[in-house]
Amino acid sequence: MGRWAPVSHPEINSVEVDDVLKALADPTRRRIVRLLIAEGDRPCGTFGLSIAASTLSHHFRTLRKAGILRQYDDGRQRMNTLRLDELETRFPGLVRAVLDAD
Amino acid sequence: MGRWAPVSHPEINSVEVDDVLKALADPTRRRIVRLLIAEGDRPCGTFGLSIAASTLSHHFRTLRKAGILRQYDDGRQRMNTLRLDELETRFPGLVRAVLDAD
DNA sequence: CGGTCTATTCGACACACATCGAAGAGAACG
DNA sequence: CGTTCTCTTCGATGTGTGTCGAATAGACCG
Repeated sequence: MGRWAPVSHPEINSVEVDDVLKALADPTRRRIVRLLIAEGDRPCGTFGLSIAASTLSHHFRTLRKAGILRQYDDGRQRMNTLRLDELETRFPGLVRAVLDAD
Repeated sequence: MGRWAPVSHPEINSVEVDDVLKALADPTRRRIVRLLIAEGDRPCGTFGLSIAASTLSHHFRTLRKAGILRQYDDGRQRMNTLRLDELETRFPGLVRAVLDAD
């Protein structure tokens, strides 16, 4: 594992609300989060977004550095898992309120 | 009334969650919102922020255009009122969750 | 009326960000 | 081993943003 650059995930207690809000202020990233909630963990390439691969990669990095999801390598693909429980502990009600908002 | 540029406020139903999140993703603007909640309606100049007047003006415009507050003129000053009830109807729990978050 | 006070607009600046295409690195598969 | 597939990194580009100082325009006060 660790095919590409080794992914690092922030400690949940060091996650800043600024970063979470900025990450979720983008509609593409909210779509990613929604799809992960609705259909479970998925590799980056399975989101059906009409967007360049490099742009998609940028969005996943943003979500990862904001503490919103974790990534781990699985053969040729990179899997994504939401950190919903941790986020709920750190920022109660926030993710739910944002996703319910549109 | 209407001393300066006439202020316009978006209809609450046309307020976009993107704009609300981007507005609240700034710590200075969250301070403004918190102070309005804690101490009630205030003119722009009474927030005790160490920031240029022009920058402050920019933040109030951002909050107003995001549908977060209303402004009305009162003699030499411009008053600010939060649109909390409207926001609660449009985006239930959002403002509370954001302000509780840090 | 002239001065003061409040807030806005404007231009400038540095920085961040969403997007793309091209190039690259590793895993899988023939 | 060479090809293919997935994803990342890099550089470029246009757009947006937080910040400031200077200039401006009303409203009030003496």
